[in-house]
Amino acid sequence: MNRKLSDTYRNLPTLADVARSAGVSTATVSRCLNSPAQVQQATRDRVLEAVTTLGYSPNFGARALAARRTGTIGAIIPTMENAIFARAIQAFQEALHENGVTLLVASSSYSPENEADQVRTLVARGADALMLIGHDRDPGIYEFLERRGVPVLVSWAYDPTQARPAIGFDNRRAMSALADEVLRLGHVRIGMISALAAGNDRARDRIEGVRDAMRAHGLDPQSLHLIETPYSIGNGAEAMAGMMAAPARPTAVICGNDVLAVGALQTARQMGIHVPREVSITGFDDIELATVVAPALTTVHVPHREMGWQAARLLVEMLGGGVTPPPVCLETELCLRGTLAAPSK
Amino acid sequence: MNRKLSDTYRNLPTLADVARSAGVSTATVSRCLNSPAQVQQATRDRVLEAVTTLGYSPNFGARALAARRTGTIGAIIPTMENAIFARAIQAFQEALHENGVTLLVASSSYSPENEADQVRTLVARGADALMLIGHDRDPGIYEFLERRGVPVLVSWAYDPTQARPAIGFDNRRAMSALADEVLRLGHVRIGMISALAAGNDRARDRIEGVRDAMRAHGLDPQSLHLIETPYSIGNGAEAMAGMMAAPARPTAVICGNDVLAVGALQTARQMGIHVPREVSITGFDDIELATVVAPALTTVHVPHREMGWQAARLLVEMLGGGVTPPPVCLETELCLRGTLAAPSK
DNA sequence: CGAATTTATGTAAGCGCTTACATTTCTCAC
DNA sequence: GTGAGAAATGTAAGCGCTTACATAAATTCG
Repeated sequence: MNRKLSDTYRNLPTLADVARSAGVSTATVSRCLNSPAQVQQATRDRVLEAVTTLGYSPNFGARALAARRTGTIGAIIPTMENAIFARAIQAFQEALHENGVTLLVASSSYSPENEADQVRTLVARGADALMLIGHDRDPGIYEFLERRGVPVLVSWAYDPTQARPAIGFDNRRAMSALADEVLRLGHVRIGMISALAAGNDRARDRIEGVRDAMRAHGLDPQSLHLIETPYSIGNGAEAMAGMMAAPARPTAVICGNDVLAVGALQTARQMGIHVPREVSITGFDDIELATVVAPALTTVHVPHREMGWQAARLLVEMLGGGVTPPPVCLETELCLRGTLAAPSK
Repeated sequence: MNRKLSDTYRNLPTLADVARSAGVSTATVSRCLNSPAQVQQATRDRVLEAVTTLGYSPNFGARALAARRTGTIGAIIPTMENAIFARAIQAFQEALHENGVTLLVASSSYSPENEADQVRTLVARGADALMLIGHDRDPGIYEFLERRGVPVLVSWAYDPTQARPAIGFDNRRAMSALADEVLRLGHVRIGMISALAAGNDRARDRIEGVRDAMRAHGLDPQSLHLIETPYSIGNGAEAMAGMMAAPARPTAVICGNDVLAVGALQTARQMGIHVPREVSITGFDDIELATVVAPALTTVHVPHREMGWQAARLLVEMLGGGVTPPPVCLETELCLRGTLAAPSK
């Protein structure tokens, strides 16, 4: 009972300490913690008591090394400042926690190089699996993950031509449905304010969705007045200003997301252009902002929380069973609100 | 050259493989990776080449076990769905990444039990340090972290009476300054819609701030008509409805945060009560929402990004030097906008 | 030029846990 | 009571890396 002080000073108890204190082997202690059913009730009680008394908690590094997994999943999103990602990540994290998994997060700031870097970082930090946004990235990244045996789940996109596990919605079809609603009201001169399409398959799909609808209504898809701009209210406002300064103003401006649409709305108000009488504006995502502005934004509701929640479920499944689930497609819903009306002839 | 297939199949290269391939010891390889200056240029080049050729990347568990740290910091926030936290966490993560640290996130959903649970989880997942919101929590949590040698940084609160490292702002003083502005305009019947104060020192401080200002203006702080409600636009709206139904309506409603204020604003519009002529409304935080609504919200600007960024800086410093920095107080700023005016007599 | 330093590299002992396999202890049918 | 098989527990070999310490090589200086 008189060991060197340094044996105990700021030295957390180890499995061996617990084993000694409970009078069992380290293997038994380990089993008590990881698969209690394998241990007899009486022994288990004794061990767990020792655990409590000593204030033992397993060393993470040792456990990860021996078990060859960390119980950690990484997510890389463009930015948390975008409410749609924040919302989904929140649900994702909650669902992971319920399954005893911890979330490692990183952001790409919409930069592919940045994202590639983060993939490497998270894998180096022991992520057992990864959740990424969209399919569109350097194939080398998928090869890298494959080689390291790290499963990936893509979210925010549903593309039946891509075989890898994914959970998302059909951006193209959803946007097409919204555009169809706009065109059906009789709009002919259409503007679109989109997020930057480079390296962003969701943005591209939404643009194509609008063009699909135009074709279906006998309009030339080339006539779409398209402006791409980074994600922010200010940029949406600026793009709208440019669009309204053009000689033949569009009577409907379809925006790639709600944030850009709110910017467009601000510009319209500022320029004294009445919405929706003089110009209709639509968004995409259905974030809180959409219902707070006046008039409320016509948009497409995306089940962000559901997506986050299911992403966690799928990932845990993939990790547990080593299975590769097929892509999942969630439904979106049109939200017809105040900013859309027929053009005044 | 004819080992068992299983020797290499889905077996990632190890330090030893690199060492062999470069003709050096494992120690040298390790040094090349962790403190390259200690290794001669020529050797280093040879080793790094081997690293690239083999596609080596260190095993996380082994590294964590041997080095006794993970290069990971945990953050526990109420919820990412709150834009103020999303914004700060984004900055926090970016700053951590620049310092080679990865972020582990968890959320408490404003529940103390939940938070305590998450603290244990993140520590068990190898967080080298923790960032928490507010000082107010079971002392046992601080003891636990102390015992395990995990440094903590509190943010969102500045309270000189608390010695532990913190970065935040003086919620009480900031709210008092805003309330002072309101009272100076001549308002006498004051309402307040606050977030739930239990277990939330920020909310309590803001309430006290309003009372401070009332005292300073010779009003009875007891006359404050206070309603507490969970964080959401809908709850803000509901609380406002209750407040406006009272016999002697307040002429100014001070809200604990912008989200509640936006809800209040919606109710006012819906009830046909003109803002600010019939009732003034103020918020706190200055999130995007505040400038999007009409009229724009009078509020207090909180440097969320700055706070996240500095929190990362401090934490990295604490981890590196083993130092315990003193609490840091950031400045907030009054944003006087359309929702505040003198009461109509 | 050789001793004293300094610098570069190697050796090997852990870090604390999991788990395959070995051993012991029960159960229970006959 | 016995032996076969199941259940509980123990033994000990790693997992892949870092780092204190030992050694060897290069440099400095009287």
